[in-house]
Amino acid sequence: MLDPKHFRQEIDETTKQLARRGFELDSNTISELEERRKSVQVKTQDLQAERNSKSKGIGKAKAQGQDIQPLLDEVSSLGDELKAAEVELQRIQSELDAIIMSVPNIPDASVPDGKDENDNLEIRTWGKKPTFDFEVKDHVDLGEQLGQLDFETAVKITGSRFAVMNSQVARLHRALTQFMLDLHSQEHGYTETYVPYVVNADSLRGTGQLPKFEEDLFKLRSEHEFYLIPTAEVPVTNIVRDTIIDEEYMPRKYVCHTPCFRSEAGSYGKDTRGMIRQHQFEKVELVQVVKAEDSESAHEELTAHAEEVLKRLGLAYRVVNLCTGDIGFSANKTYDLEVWIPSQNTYREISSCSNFGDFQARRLKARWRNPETGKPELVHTINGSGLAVGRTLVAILENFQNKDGSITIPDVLHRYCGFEVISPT
RNA sequence: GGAGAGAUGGCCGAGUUGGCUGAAGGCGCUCCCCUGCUAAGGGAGUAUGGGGUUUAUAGCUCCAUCGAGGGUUCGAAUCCCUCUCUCUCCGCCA
Repeated sequence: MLDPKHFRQEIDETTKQLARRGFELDSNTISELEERRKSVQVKTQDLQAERNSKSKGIGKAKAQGQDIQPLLDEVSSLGDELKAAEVELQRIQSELDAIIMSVPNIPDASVPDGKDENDNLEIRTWGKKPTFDFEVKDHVDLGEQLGQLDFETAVKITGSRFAVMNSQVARLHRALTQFMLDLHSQEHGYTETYVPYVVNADSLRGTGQLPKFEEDLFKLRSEHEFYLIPTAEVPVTNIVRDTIIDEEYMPRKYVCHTPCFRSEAGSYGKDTRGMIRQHQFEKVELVQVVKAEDSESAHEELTAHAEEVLKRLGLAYRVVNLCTGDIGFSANKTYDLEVWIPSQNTYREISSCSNFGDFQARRLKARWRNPETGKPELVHTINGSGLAVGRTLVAILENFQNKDGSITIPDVLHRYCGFEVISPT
């Protein structure tokens, strides 16, 4: 949610900024509603003030044993008028809220203009793409040949876009999460945290998935309005919802491993083969809650922490600065980490590191107390995958495949896996 | 799942025959005074969000908030309804 000031004093500038990302702000409707909100709110509050003072007068008169009937007559007409004004104000306010809640964040000045992913800006690359003196297989063929990756059984159990892993591949998958959690908690200063995988609607509104993107979520059929989490970002960021954090506890840095559930509505034709796009996948998420002045550097830092995982695994990757047309709804800037996928001869997203500024914090009412002013100030939130575990598994299988179909495991994982090579079972 | 009790400011804790109570008192915290040091003492301040005015995140002023939402009333922390959560006991259970 943007600062309401953007819609009052700076509506033209805001419209222009949002146009950069292809969002058309209905500034006329907003301005009109604002005008009406203002006059009705003033009227409502005046009436409330009048009622309050008269009611106090009645109380006093009664205490002194005076006849209060004339006073009562005086106030009787007030009630209906006030009620009407309150209802009207609420109607305008909720109409305004509905519009404002669906307005995306304003892109940072450093975000390149563009329409879609083709306009994203490559910032840097790392590592050497592997070369093969044999025909490379993709992870689906590799996994099936190893007898350890089984999509058909997953279809039977549930349906498409799920996977069954066995033996060494399953253990590698577990080892990856352990490695990532250890790296971030032991070396990068994040607090490991465990959170619910089922969240309420308030939490999803706080981080921006609702009200606009409900169709991407799995909603539970229960008496409560519950959803499966699409990312750990939701429960972890909501830790600070409705709180005022003492300065000594800033910044907050969390690392959290969770499964993620996405309905993938609207992406039916995309990545239907293999583990790239699943309804259920594991992710290790990094979340930072920082002061406004620190958010830019924290965003760079968090991105570097995610990159470190790829470096230690020896996977070639690149960092791209998403263009205005490709950044997410709540973000003001996003770096995607894209890992080299040999079978596709291209880089594929494996992490998305975003700075949300105060956009989420305003929805979350997440603040910290500035001792200089004594006043609460909105925090800035930053998060990124560190990394998507399923896609990391894909990258390892494909990049470190050998001619005989075995997989060489990166050194850093040996102590987590207990083996150095995956061989057919 | 059954029975009962409860939810008030940073914390503890008054307030339930509705009326200067946005909220006593205490603790904590901040500032000031006093004080050879220490200890003690005296005074002042100490919620959040929003609106109007304003160059202003200054000041002034108004509104809302006593778990959440709704209702009764001139007036609700106090009365009524719904929901949520917490605690105790019983049952069940990883």
